[in-house]
Amino acid sequence: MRHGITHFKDLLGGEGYSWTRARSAVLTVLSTVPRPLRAEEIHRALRDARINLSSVYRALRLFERLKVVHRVELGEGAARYELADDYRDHHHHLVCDACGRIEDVAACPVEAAGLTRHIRKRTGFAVRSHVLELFGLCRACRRDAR
Amino acid sequence: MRHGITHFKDLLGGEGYSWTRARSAVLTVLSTVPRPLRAEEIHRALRDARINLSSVYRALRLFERLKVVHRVELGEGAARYELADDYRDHHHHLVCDACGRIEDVAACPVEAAGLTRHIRKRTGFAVRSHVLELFGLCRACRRDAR
DNA sequence: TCGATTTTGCAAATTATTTGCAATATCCGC
DNA sequence: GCGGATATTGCAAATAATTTGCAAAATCGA
Repeated sequence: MRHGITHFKDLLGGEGYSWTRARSAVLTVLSTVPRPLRAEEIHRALRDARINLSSVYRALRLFERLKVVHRVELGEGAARYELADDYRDHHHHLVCDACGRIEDVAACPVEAAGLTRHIRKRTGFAVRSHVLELFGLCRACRRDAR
Repeated sequence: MRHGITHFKDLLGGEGYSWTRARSAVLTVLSTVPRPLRAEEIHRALRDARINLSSVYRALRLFERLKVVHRVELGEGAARYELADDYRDHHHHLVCDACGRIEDVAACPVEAAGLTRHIRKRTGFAVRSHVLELFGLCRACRRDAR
């Protein structure tokens, strides 16, 4: 698992991209906050740095292309972004229907069930990646509901 | 597994909603085409019926609330809609990165791996539903790529 | 440090989706 | 089947997230 801002700088340089204030700032936020953030939230976290929201979107788009960042869609209208699997452990999300809190789960049933192989054998489809989001009630909201 | 347009009519009536041309038309399309469709595609399929795109969106939103329809987000910018699990077998999607084709898979690793129970025990989070989309190359595109 | 090249900020454009409102369809009791 | 109370539609305009054009500013490599 690679990490550290320096690594990202080298990565961008190696791909012919500049290491800019905006890109560095966005990566710092994403490396710091351990949950998927909306562009708007990243922008807000960066208010002191005076980075334009467009630049945040541009940085995120670039990082997605470079597989540094992974886009998460939870049906909220806006997308969320987090560091890609290469920079964090592979994980999925538990999204609470009541309070909106997002927790990570390390358990991956796609791997556990050998689904990729099964599908390849049955249908010829070669699975390269997957998205799994789990919705329900977190412990706290379950308690409140009683 | 319930089905048939008549069932939907009764369901809407039972909930105090009218059975209208637009709603019936949208449900007919969704019952006919076996893959998740965008609002735009449903609208196009209905061009002869002269149903407004807004009405398609309104119908979809209502059906989602009534759990007749399920929204699918594949990171394409526009959402897709298909009949909900209660009206089709539970399934997931194989989305081809190359041609965009969407196939269904019946295998569900969340069930197979007993993930819901595992999570409940470990974290207290009660999983109520999940979204799993698989991306990769379909057999045809894999062949072409060689 | 300097010029070539990239990137940013800002404002305007785009795209999917939602909404206000008058006109129309549906439903229900007669 | 009819008539009116109520729900729904069409249309145009509004939103909200995201993208883009362009001139100004930052970055990079020599």
